[in-house]
Amino acid sequence: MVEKFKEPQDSQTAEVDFGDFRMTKQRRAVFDVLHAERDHPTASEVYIRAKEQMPSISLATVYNCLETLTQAGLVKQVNVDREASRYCPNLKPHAHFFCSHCQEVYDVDLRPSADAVEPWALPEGSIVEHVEVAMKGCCPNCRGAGTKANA
Amino acid sequence: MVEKFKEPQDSQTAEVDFGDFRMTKQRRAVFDVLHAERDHPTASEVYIRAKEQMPSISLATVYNCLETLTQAGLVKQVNVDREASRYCPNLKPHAHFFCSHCQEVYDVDLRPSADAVEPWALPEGSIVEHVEVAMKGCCPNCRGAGTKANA
DNA sequence: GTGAATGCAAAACCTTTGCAACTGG
DNA sequence: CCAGTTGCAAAGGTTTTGCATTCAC
Repeated sequence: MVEKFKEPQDSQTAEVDFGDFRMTKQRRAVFDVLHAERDHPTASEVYIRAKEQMPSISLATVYNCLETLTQAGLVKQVNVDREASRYCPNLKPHAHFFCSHCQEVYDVDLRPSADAVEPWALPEGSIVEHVEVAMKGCCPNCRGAGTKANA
Repeated sequence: MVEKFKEPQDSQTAEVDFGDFRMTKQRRAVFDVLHAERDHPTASEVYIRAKEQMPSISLATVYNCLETLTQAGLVKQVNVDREASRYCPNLKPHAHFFCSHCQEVYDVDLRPSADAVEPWALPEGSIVEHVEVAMKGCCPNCRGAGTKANA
């Protein structure tokens, strides 16, 4: 279920240098943790979960692995607020929606044939290599459940 | 030039509670710093600049002031990567473009009658209160000057 | 075998907090 | 006057680093 390291999962994983990528137990464990839940755990949360399978793993190694996997294009780092970075195995272009009621993080797909950069008046000649979109608000669940969900 | 604290500068500053907003020398200094350069300084940078005009100001106070001004809707906090937050006095809806060559941060306006959320397939019933868009790439200046500008 | 990766602990960095002194309305 | 703000220093949380040991290729 997770045996697809060398398959670029979408067209974004072009310049990955797998020749320089040593697949250690720890990197595998971190990768597996991210794919097991598909929520958006922080490094600490990944550490806690990875420790269940591999008690000897260290937090520094989790950070190293997340960095390596991010470099390799196998994982995306999600930055919002001043909180800890979150990590996400969804390689398709997508945005993140943070519900301020239930504190959940949801992936939001790009509409078919839409372009994330489309609404923005970029100066002529700009080259956009990366776009990160973070939305905050109230998700449909919480909205249905009243304004102060999970109170 | 900076005498417009109580003028909402665009339609976003609706629920600001100015009744609870005491304009101290420090808050004024921080506000002025942000408007003087209009680059996107970090809290530390604001601190250094504010200290020139007011040597007694402390870093903690700068953080406090930035927080207060952000709450009041007079300033926007910009989060990218794991670096320190940057602050921006541009209240119009806009995105940020980080040039990875010159390290500059540019504001990018929303196209007329465009919607930042438009490209995204949000689930029915979502309420978006806030959108933060950060792009990374190469700005026209650096692109013209060759790939490794400011090297 | 060997260079790269790990684990540990300590450090670095950004940001917040507690509290006495001060100040703006 | 007095609640709210400041300044200082210390603490908190996240992430990085140095280095000896271990491991994947």
